[in-house]
Amino acid sequence: MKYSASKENYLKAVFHLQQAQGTVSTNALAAAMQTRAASVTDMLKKLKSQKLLQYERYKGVKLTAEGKRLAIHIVRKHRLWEYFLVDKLGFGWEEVHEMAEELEHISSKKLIDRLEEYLGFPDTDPHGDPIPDNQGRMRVSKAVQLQELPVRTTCIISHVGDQSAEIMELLNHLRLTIGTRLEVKRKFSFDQSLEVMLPDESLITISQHLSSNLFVKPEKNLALSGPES
Amino acid sequence: MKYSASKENYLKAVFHLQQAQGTVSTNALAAAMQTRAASVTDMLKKLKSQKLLQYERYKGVKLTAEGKRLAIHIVRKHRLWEYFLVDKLGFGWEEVHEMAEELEHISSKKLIDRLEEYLGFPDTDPHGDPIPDNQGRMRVSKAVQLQELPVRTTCIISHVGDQSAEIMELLNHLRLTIGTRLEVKRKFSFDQSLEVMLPDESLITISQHLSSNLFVKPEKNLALSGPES
DNA sequence: AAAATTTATTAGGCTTGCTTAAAATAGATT
DNA sequence: AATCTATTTTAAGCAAGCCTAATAAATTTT
Ligand SMILES: [Mn+2]
Ligand SMILES: [Mn+2]
Ligand SMILES: [Mn+2]
Ligand SMILES: [Mn+2]
Repeated sequence: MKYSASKENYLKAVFHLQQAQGTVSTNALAAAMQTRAASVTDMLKKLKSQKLLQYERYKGVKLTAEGKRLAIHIVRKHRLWEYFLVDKLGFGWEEVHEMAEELEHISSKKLIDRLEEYLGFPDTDPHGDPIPDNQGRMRVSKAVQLQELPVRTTCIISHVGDQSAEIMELLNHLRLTIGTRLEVKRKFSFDQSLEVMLPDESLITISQHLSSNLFVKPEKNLALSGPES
Repeated sequence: MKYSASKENYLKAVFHLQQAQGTVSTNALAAAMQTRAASVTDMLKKLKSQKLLQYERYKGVKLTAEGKRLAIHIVRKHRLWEYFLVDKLGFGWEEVHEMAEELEHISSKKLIDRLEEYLGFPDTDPHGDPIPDNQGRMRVSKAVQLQELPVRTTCIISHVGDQSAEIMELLNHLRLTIGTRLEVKRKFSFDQSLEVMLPDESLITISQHLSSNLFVKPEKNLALSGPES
């Protein structure tokens, strides 16, 4: 069975939205797809008739097992192509999302499996998001928002919360990328901004907007660690 | 300006057909596109209104300079992706045409220029067809049909006449590929078949149908070469 | 040159994916 | 409970790309 690029994009959008919310609203989908609610309703009827999602009018929407399987396969293709573009063709992580948005619709399963092998079975894409394997299995991230860490915690940047070139432009400027180690030095209650220390011991300030979109893996909490001998 | 995959396919088909014939007929295009003549007429009107081709009813069709420029760019993408699939991902030359038929519609110009660089600026695709450069320049092949060579000529296979998996299946079986050196030993007037010698001195028979789809570059004509001392 | 045949175009209709405007339903407010 | 408001659906229509059937033009045959 082959589906249009438009249907694949809808499935992917429902998949991402139902990670955050449980069930997905028509308006949320319209916003994500940059289209109108009426168009979404039309498409939901079609996808329902193909048994790719559960949908009752006025009740929101959820993927079926088959819909989810397909959505994950699109995500897999998207992330493998992004990895290719950065790792092999030398693009910056802020440039690749748009191209992957097209490449993810190339249909050959064999092509994507060969590409994955060629790339050396990468675990995550250039933005730190996990790449599903060819069975659709996907590692679950234990990362938390940088915003939520207490002062004096050391952590490593694991992924970014959205795919916009804007957030990556800012991170490039601040010399922050996936894998960068940070220590949270101060939190300002006035605007929820953070002061963090980089590996070179320089200090930078991070807005609440940015820190809520930066996901990190905590390393250790210096405040709670026992005294060194 | 961005064009649909369908329009790009039409432009490419007109381009290939007008290489052989000068001007292209509606029916020839319908056959090449695997569609109906009525659909072709519809599309020709649209492409004409976009000034991509010259078209007068009942008079056939020819690309404009802009149409040709676009068509060559699609051909460039098609062949670079084919090269990638064979050289980097290890596909056989008989497997890649279908995938390239989709990949050629990926729009990013920067992507294809980076890919070309990554591949080392190949001259020809896996089937021996020339790859246009990023200015649309394309080497002209001096190859001739194997069928046309006189007996005792040595030659090197330069490209195949169509993109079907069937011809490549046969060539794989006969251990013939781009770059293989052949000597025409005999021509049979009954069915126009040829007997040719391979580099390992084995002899094989080649049908007229195959030899008219095999393009070669003549090396030297042994019959005319002077006596060795 | 007329007739027959081939080739191409027009007419009318279908599906997909989208739009705006109007109507219906659900949820919140009084 | 009635009313207001936000959300969602329905209705009607458009463009792209295809189809079949009918018609017209060009070409070949007689
Ligand atoms: Mn992405
Ligand atoms: Mn996409
Ligand atoms: Mn194509
Ligand atoms: Mn080719």
